[in-house]
Amino acid sequence: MRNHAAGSPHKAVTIYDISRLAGVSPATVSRVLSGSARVSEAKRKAVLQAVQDSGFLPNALAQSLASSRTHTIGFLVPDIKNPYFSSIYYHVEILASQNGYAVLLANSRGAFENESRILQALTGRRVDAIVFMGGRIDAFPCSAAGIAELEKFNRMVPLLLTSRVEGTSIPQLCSREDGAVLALMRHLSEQGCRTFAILGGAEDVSVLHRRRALMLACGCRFGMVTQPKWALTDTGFSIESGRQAAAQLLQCGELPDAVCCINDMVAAGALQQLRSDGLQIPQDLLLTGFDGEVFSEVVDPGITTAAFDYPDFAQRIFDLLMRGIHQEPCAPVTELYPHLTIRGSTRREAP
Amino acid sequence: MRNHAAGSPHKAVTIYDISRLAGVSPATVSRVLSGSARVSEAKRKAVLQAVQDSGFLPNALAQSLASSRTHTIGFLVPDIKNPYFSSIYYHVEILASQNGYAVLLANSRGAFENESRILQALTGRRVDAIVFMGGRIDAFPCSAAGIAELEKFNRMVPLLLTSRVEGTSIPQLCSREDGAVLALMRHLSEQGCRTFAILGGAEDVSVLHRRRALMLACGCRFGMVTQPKWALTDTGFSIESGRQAAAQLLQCGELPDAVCCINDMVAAGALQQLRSDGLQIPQDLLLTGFDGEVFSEVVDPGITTAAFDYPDFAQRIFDLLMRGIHQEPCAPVTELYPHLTIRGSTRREAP
DNA sequence: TTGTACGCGTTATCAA
DNA sequence: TTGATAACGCGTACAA
Repeated sequence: MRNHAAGSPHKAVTIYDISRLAGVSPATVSRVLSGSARVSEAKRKAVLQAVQDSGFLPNALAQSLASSRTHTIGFLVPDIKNPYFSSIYYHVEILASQNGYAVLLANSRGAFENESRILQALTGRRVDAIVFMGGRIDAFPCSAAGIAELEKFNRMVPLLLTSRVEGTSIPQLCSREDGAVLALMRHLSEQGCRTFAILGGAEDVSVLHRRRALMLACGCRFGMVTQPKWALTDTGFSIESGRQAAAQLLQCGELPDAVCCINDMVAAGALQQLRSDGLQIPQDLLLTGFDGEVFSEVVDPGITTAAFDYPDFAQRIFDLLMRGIHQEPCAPVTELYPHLTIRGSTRREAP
Repeated sequence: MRNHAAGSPHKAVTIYDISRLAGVSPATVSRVLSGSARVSEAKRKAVLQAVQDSGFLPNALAQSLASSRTHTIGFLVPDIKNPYFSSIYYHVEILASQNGYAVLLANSRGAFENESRILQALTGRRVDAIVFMGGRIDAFPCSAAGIAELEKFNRMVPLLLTSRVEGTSIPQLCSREDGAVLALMRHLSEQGCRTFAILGGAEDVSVLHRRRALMLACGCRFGMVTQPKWALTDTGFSIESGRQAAAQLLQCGELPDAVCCINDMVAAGALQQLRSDGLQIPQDLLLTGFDGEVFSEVVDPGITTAAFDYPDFAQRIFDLLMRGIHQEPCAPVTELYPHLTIRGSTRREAP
């Protein structure tokens, strides 16, 4: 059974067909449709009429080949299931769509080879710009070869990295977390917290190093300390890794006053595990996450977190993309500031 | 400051450059790269060497224009932030990528005009096929004009609808939920449930009608009944709508034994609201969701749900897409069966 | 204002 | 096995 009607010889309509129908030249059709030059009202109406009647849809491939602009953006993330990435993508795509851009979205699963393959696929398709998230640009230490490859591609198409990468002039959009972490640790301190654990992350991912260093430094500033046995920081960034890290924490015997998780997914997993072992959050233990993902507000109690403003995040990305595409000047590094969002997981009813 | 190096005249390499470097004709270069015809080993090596040296990347636009195949798929969802859609997309995109396809992903936000605009953008870019999810094909009653427009596009590019739509021959992949709902209601009955409420959904969305009818019918079969005041079925499909519906339910005075939610997001929101009002799940009230989204397993207690096998879901989509692209025969309607997944929200420790 | 002709970078059809 | 040469569908100088 043939469902798709392409079997029938439905040759696509071209501007030549339109030019014949409207009794004008192909160039005039092009002019009317693109508005690139003035056309007499009569011919103009004839063309538009012919377009209507024939259901003409310009072939974007031919347009792009001639104009060398695809009005298409490439977007590379490790995993679109991760709400952090899907939130950003959602808002960027809407902005793009409203401005005549379509977006190619690929999942790298964080693997170097996949990233390379995807970059090639996107570049081959001549996307106007590429947003690169996760994977190699979050690696610790960062791979020189990986960055070199990015620079190679950046010579062919404007790239935008959403992490801080030293030693490259590729534009970067990164988060500046010192203010939020300071506020977070101050808040914990005000809730009577003296000791804290750090959960989740991976030693080969820079965000762990960055956030851990900030937590330790800011915690110290408020007289809060941690212990080596409470540093369960190489379990990953997933919900499941949060469960595992929490399970390990429970086997320490001694518990800290607070558990600071590397992100909200880990926090959600940890919360689940801690509760299933009979602990009350926040009565027995304070809990914090990071990023302001949807998980932080759907679990009970809600998780205190350092949240990004995703619509703003996306707007920044889109602006930088447009600058890249139009070869306008832009700062090499743009910073984003997450803000502390206090929820039930750190709010003790009776202080 | 100019970051992107496109300012310098880095003209892209073409097969003409390669042909000159390798001392062969452009046609031979094309043959080597596509493997479309036999080429002598000597010239073959010369071409590949030139490709290596120059860092040549074929212009996919030109390839597509000449071959009329883009190796690109269009994907239209209401909201990629919704884990139901991001799960499906994730797996489909990986399959596509592994098979040389890239995917354009657009968010329609469920709006008819956006869907039309996106279909046009995708078709104009000559994608090889389009996956259409949500929005008009989930509408109740279904809009004849909407379907007519889909058929118009289906004449230009193979479409795949992920809902059941009567009166069209466009291929459809839909879920067959009678088995799962029957198992669900039986399970509730075995847990001692005699009365139940239905939460979430929208009267103008078909999934509500379908699932509600099944729940009522299957519930009846096990002697379970509901009441009009417990039908809070026009609040939406979001987490927030789950909170609202639950809040309304609590004002009924009398509570049912179980709360059946239209999906897992509603269930997660309802759970949050019910707990914050002091109700114990599952002790005071059983709770169920639908779809097997990540929310159902991250909250506490886990939510009993009818879960899809997302990797399989995606595989089906991809297979149907390939059939459409290659104009191979395919069943007009393919069915998918979610399976009952029992979690803490309906499991009473002491029966 | 309008039309002609060429270029964009491939694939594909012919001869040779 | 190869190499001209013609599509593919559009933008755009250039000329009229």
